[in-house]
Amino acid sequence: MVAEGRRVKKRVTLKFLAERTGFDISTISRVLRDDATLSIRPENIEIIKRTARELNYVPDTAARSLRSARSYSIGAILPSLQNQIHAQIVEGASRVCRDRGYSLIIAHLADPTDEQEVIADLIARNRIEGLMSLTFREELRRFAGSHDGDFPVMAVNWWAPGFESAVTLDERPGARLATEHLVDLGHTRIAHLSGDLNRFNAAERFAGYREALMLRDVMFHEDLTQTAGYGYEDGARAMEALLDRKQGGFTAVFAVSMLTAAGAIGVLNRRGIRVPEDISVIGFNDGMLAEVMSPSLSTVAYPLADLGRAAAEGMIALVEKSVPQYRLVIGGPRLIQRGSTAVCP
Amino acid sequence: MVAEGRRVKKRVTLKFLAERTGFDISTISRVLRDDATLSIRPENIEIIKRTARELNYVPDTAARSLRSARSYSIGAILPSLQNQIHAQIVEGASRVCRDRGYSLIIAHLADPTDEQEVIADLIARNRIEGLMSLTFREELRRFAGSHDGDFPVMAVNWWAPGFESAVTLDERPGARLATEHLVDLGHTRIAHLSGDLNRFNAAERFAGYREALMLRDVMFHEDLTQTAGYGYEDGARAMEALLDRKQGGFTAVFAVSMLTAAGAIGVLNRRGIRVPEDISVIGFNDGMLAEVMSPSLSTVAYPLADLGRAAAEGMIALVEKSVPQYRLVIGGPRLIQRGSTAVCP
DNA sequence: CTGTTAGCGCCTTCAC
DNA sequence: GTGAAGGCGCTAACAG
Repeated sequence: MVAEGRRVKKRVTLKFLAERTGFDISTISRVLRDDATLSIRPENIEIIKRTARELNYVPDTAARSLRSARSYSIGAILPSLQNQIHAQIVEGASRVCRDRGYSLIIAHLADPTDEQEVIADLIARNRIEGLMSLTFREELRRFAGSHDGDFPVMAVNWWAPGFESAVTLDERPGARLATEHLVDLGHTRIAHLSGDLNRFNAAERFAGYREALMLRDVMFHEDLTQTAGYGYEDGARAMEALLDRKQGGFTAVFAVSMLTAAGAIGVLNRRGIRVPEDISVIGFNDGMLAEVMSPSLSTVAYPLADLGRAAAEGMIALVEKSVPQYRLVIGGPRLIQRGSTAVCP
Repeated sequence: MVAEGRRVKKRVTLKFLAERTGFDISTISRVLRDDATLSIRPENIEIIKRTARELNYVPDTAARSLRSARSYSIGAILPSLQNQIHAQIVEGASRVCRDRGYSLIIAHLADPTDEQEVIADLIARNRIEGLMSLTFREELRRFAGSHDGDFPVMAVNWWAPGFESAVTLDERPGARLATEHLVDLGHTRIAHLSGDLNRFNAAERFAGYREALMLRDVMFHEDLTQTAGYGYEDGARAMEALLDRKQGGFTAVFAVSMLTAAGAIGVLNRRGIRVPEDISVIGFNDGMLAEVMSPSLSTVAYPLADLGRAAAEGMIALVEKSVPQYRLVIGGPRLIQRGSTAVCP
């Protein structure tokens, strides 16, 4: 009595189209998928395609998935959607997925407790065909090898040895741009709040910072660098540490991320040190926050949505086996000068 | 020669379990789903469940979907992931979906061009079983009636007539809390930057504002209200307008959203009007931005992740037909006093 | 040029 | 107590 499932109304299936057009169900399937190996007279193609359109036929995803052993979905993991940098990347990726007929399944793994399990489960259930990760995690290596040995894993916005497929920013020029901007403003004592220098992004940004100093004949001072991290709190803590150590010893700061810069500025504000009058601050990567803070934050902006788009394109290529691996570097950093940088006092 | 699909390695299927245990595939299916109508001796249940666990059996989503005409996914649409308020809600929802075995498919419809099409497509392909929308859109009404007449649509964080299922905040007490906070600080000329008063959220927040004034015997001045909107720019524009009209006529502002407040503060900062010394500002809903701006923003915080969780729970209930409609109001606003509010000068 | 056949993995009805 | 059979909608061999 109770209807099983929720599909009460007729769905337009291949079978239905077959009844209507008189062709065989498989013929229709092939026509609709533009199967090249099929030869059929053009007029009939026309007929079939037209009725399909008229009846609003759309292939059932589950059936197609079952048959082709594919899910047409890809997964993305990230620590938190609240990070606007990540949100921009995800938006780009999600757009491409939609356009290409894939679903993007997002898992934020704030709680690292169960991530292994969660991801493994997604893979095992055949729910995702590939995984994009927006941050490095040691465990990713395991998945890269699971599921018939070549489950595609893509590093997005980072890189580490052993990860064949990655879409990254060309970070060094951006870091150089930021640093040179400070030099151009007359600063010579420029501090750097970095990330973990053993890892790719932080190392690149640090390298860019050093290169800029070198190119401009500005002395590099080891003691003007401070390991921070990418979060707001990281920036605040590092700034505290730096100030306690070197109060008055620098007039500008290049922070490894937008949030790091925001944290640093927060501390400066609280300590009554004026930004940018006393100390200039610039961040790396741009988001709404930079515009909205006060003072607004000068940054180096990359096309992050493009990064996300490229990542998704790459992932789809991997999944469809049209490439064995995918590596792309996105350039095009632009300096965005706002209220947090000014000429050296 | 080319492997069809990517499933080369054996997958653990019911059939495989059947071979291993000697039971029939259907028996196993029933045991694993705890089918009550099945009678089987307990020891055998044990055997079957154990081998399933050992071999790491997990049902194939596509097959199950095809058979049951369900996709075990639900959709969520929102204007942009970059809005931290929305991000918090989505995080809560995504968590629940994962735990309950559903996939959450997120579509941000920044470009309103194709939203109809996108959503219709998701539904037609049988990819989502229900839709949560984080903002009101007239078109939603169409979908609520599509797909055999009862495609579940849920309003999340808003409400409008005709939407049976909705999870909303109990907004009035929060708005009252914010306004009373300003009154407590001695303010009597309190402006309000509102949203579109024809719609639920803005109207509720406005009502809370008026209630608070009334309760505290503070005069309501029509000309201290200004329609703004929920974005940063909206707040900035409205603040400009208000200042141009009433410079000096108010000492505090209750803004309809966090971003609205941020925009307002931006303008005040630029005009050299000190926050909170000259004018206090408080927002509605809390996010990282509030903490990170300067001055940091006093707000009224709701458990937004809970809102998202409840929405997902409700959606799942709708989808599984365990309820015909779902309506929940989330309370518990807390005043978070930060740096943008101070005693009346 | 087109149709027939044989499943993909699972669930459900019915039969033993 | 358990097994057999049929089919969800689609695709890909292989036949004509």
